[in-house]
Amino acid sequence: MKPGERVDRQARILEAAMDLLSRHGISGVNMRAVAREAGVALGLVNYYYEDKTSLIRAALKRVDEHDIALVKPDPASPPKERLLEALRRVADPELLTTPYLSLRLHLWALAQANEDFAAINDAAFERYVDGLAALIGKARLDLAPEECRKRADDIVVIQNGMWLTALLGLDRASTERSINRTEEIAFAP
Amino acid sequence: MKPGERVDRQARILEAAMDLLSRHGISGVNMRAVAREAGVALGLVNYYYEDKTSLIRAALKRVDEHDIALVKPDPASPPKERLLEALRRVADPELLTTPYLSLRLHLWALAQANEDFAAINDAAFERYVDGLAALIGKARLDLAPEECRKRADDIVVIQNGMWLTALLGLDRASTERSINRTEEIAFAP
DNA sequence: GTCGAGTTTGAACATCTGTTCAAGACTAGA
DNA sequence: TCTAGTCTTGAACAGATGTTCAAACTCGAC
Repeated sequence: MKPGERVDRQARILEAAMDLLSRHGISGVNMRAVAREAGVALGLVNYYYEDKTSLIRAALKRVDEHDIALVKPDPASPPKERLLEALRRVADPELLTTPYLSLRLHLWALAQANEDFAAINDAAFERYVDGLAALIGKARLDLAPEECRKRADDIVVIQNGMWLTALLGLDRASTERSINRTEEIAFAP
Repeated sequence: MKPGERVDRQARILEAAMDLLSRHGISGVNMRAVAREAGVALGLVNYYYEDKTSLIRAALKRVDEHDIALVKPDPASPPKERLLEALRRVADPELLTTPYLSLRLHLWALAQANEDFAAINDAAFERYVDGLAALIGKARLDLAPEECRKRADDIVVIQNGMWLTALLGLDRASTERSINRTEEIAFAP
């Protein structure tokens, strides 16, 4: 059997769930809809994911890992470029898409209602800010760690704002100005 | 009958729905839970609100009106103070509470999944940015309207970021720095 | 008191949802 | 080919959910 022809149904189920969550919110994610979207039978969803919560948790973890990867860029390039790249990547049109942002928003809302999800989310957020602070530290050896952390905090506020406002139709020019603001914070004397 | 003793059950139902939405998300808002929380019988919820969607819509509208009121402050005070006040009020500990922010987040997520809600939300967002741009215009007669609008756009990004990040435990000092940033944008030469 | 309009109740109904499970299909090794 | 283990199916079940509605209640006007 040729590779690629064989379908990984577990992955298809997860993608179907993420797609439904992004498009219709949590009320649109039910086992039957997921199965239909993934093209499998109802029972298979519960075969791969113990229950609905595990399925959502898997989606949340995948998105969190994706976010954290943003602040762990190519370790080959010099520190300043790495930081710049990380700051710019947040507004990459590939990432700043409505489906992705919408998915993030729904997962964030779920974390508000479920402390189990909240814990996962909080940990990922911590790792993100830590990663950003570390990037700043490497690029700006003159700054104390607390100052790096402070700047990372400030940058994250703007990034979250960009990201959230993008869902309401933030224009590209405004995005660019916000990116510049994060760069100014990172590279301020 | 003493005023205040008589309960406005319609209002109590709406408040119960908003409370549940804030705490447990949309899955926690069902007619029975709303009735229980409001202390009324199940049927009464459908008596005052045609269906569940109308109930959520009413909650969304109330929150939107509340937000827009932030950029329509006391018209008695001078323009610069009015603007400052509006910029600071966003981070007022009375407003920046977890229940309120959580409610906003859930409503935003719902707007992503339902184009009817999205339209209401978009209109409110437009009105908010317009209001902010108008406040800047009154405080800064030297700026062209387009420049005011641009600055309002930039400020809104930071405000949304503050607001969203506050849900993840943004500390007060970081909030203050973000507020200062919005003031710098508004009053920049 | 009686009437009537407005309000309030909770049982009933149809539908939807998460989960279980027995049965079948598929696959690789013997 | 046979077998054992894994994967896949969809019917079935129990419980939840939105909505309807007939009956009961409230209270001011007459």
